[in-house]
Amino acid sequence: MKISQRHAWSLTVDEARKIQETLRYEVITEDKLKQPIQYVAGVDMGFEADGTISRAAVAVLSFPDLQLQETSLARRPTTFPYIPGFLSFREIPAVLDALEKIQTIPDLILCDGQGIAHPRRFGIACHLGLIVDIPTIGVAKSLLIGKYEDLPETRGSCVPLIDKEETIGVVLRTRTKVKPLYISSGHRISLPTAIDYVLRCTTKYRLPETTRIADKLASSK
DNA sequence: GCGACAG
DNA sequence: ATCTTGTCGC
Repeated sequence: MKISQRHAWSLTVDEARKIQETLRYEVITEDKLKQPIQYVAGVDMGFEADGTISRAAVAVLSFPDLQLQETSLARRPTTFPYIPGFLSFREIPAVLDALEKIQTIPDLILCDGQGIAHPRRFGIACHLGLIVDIPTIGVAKSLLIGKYEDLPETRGSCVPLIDKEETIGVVLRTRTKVKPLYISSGHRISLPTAIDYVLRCTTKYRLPETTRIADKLASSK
């Protein structure tokens, strides 16, 4: 797929913060999805040589049957350090390389990391969604910000994730008695709809099939 | 100033 | 993220 860059990637942390403060107002948290959803993609990262090389993997699955349709892998030098709150500036360049090679344009992308559940409401899922103009969901394995109450241990239960009186996402149990995931809107999707798709992409494991497969590609080779 | 801190 | 074997629990 074709991708039009929106800004440079060799940035200082201050410049990155300004970009977040600017682009955050373009994020849409209402449902603007193509109907029906035919393809769902998962994105994941891996690193080599002490983190100096970034590896991005994309897995496109058919929906709702979740059959593997296409995969893509890209490598490039890492140019931005890992700083909590600025993950997208480290990972997105390689992700765009991998997405450019994809033939099957996904209707929805599940990202590894937060959506608006972010200090400036602009996590990696929002950033990627804006750049490629495809609906995205933030699916994180751990907490960045926010507070929440304990949730039931059965699959499907969830509680709101709150920051400064605002609901920024949910903590969702995708598998009974297993550590929950942190879900938030990325771009062009509402929270209830995001929860629905995450559950529909999750079968017998904690992680959605999309990210599980991308995960394998990114870490195996 | 002191902790917390996606991957 | 990554370095790494066996082991505990459902």
